[in-house]
Formats: sequence, structure tokens, C-alpha cells
Amino acid sequence: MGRQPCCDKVGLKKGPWTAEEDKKLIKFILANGQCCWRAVPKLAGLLRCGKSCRLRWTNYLRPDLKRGLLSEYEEKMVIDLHAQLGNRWSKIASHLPGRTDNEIKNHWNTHIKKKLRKMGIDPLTHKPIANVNDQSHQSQSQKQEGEEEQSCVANDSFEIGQNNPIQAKEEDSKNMGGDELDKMEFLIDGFCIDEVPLIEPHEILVPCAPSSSTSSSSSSNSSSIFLEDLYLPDFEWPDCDYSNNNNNNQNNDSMGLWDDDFSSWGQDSWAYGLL
DNA sequence: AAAGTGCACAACCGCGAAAGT
DNA sequence: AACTTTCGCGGTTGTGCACTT
Repeated sequence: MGRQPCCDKVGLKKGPWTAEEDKKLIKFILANGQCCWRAVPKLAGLLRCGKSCRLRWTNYLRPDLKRGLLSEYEEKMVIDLHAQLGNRWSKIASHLPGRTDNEIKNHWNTHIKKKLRKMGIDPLTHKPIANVNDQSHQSQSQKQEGEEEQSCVANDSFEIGQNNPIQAKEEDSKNMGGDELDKMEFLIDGFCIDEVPLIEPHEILVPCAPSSSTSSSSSSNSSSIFLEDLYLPDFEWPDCDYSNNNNNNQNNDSMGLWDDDFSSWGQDSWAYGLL
């Protein structure tokens, strides 16, 4: 039966989180771990719904998050994984330690999609868009400016002869034989599937206390600063299931980022200065 | 310098799955 | 087995910032 919308209650706050709220949430999770999200806001003294708390934590406050742009390698990996998994962002994210599904989804929608289109590749099917036969349809769908991102892609995938893009993806990933992959490798020049070996999360090392920024310039620096400053050895994460991303093993380092009293927090990434 | 436009990202919404009773 | 509750996911929207005119 219906689930009641969690934020229906009058008086629950929506919109951007304040420093104070972040602080409360962090404090609470530090003390209690991630338990019942529904109870979190109440116990933490927040006027938010549990869902909102969970989202804020997983997408922004988690200590093991990398911030900043995806590196080229990560981007390739996303493309590769997307070809195999479709829009299963959480699955994709589980292969990229420190990245959230939301972040990857956003990056996909804003950067990668365009990139692939430019290369003549349908970002949904990872197959070439430029079939002569589709062109009329393509231009037709492109007329619908706002819907271009969705409808164009969807149409294209239909044109290619698959009944349903979603199912098609499933099928693709199941049935993708050598031929199919070969084609894709050929087409996705520079984003060749085999070029990016699938690695298990535990095989990936997250730089926890980098001496210098390893990823691309700009804002990613803040993540380095963030991690560096937060590195604290031997912190034991309170009894909680933090394994959303199956990172249990290598998370040891990330967990070490924490400190009971946040005394080392307050760098750029923690925009508000939580001290 | 101001207005307009586009982009990037954080946050919300609704749905389905899983777990609990 | 049926129903309820909670969680997690994917799609979408809103907002602030950067860039362009």
C-alpha cells in the first residue's frame, strides 16, 4: 500500500541545509552511526525528514567523499560501466570510491552525455547515432528543445531497433558478446571498454592523505585538502553499516578521517566552517 | 555595469524493493 | 499471506554562479 510521503509533516524544513543542521547531523551520526534514518532527525534535533538526512549524509557529508570533477579515468570508467549497467547510478558509483550516485548522475547528464553526442554516440545505447535513416527523426526530436536530452535519445534507441531502451540496456549488458563489444570499442574511440578494466572496489585505493592533488586542478584540490586535514588514524566508526558502496575494506582509511569533536574540520569542503 | 543565458550541483519527489509485523 | 514501514534508487527540479552580450 501507499507509503506516506516522508516530508508531509507540517513544519519540516526543506531546501538547502544550513551549517547548523549539518553540524547536528554529523554529530549525531558520529555518535550513533547510521541507524534508522527515520529516527535520525528527531534524535538529532533536526526539522528534516529522514530521507533528507540520509541524502545529505550520503551525498555531501560523508567523510570519504572525493569532491571536485571526475578525473579522466573516472569518467572513462563511468562510461564503461554505464554501457554495461545502464542508468544504475548507485551500481556505477559503487565502482568509484568516494563518488556518489548523485554526483555521477549529474556528471553524466551535464558532461558525458554531451561528450558522447559530440562523438556521434548515443549516450543511452552507446551506439552510433548517425544512422542515415534516423536523421529525419533525429532532427524532429531535436526540435523539442527542452526534451532533447530525453526524447532524442529515446527515439534513437528505438530507431536502432530495440523495443525499450531500458530493456534494451538490460539485454545489451546480458547479451553483449564479443562482436558487440568490438563494435563499441571501435566506435567509442578513446572510451574503449577494454581500456578500462573493471576493478573491484577493494582494489581501488583512495588517497587519504595525499601530499598533493592527484586529480585535475580546480575544485578537486579542496578534496585533497579536505582529506589531508581530516586524516586521523585509528578512528573506529560507530557500529553502523557503512558499506553502501561495498567499500568495507578500503574504507578503513576513510574512516580514519573522522574525529570525535570535528576539531580538524572546517576546510573549504566543509563550506560553513563547522568549528 | 547590468541583464540575460547557460551550466553545475544540491536537493526533492515518487516509485519499487526489502524488511518487519 | 497480507499489509505496513523503511530504505534506496533514479529522474527531475530549483538555485546560485559564471559567462556572454
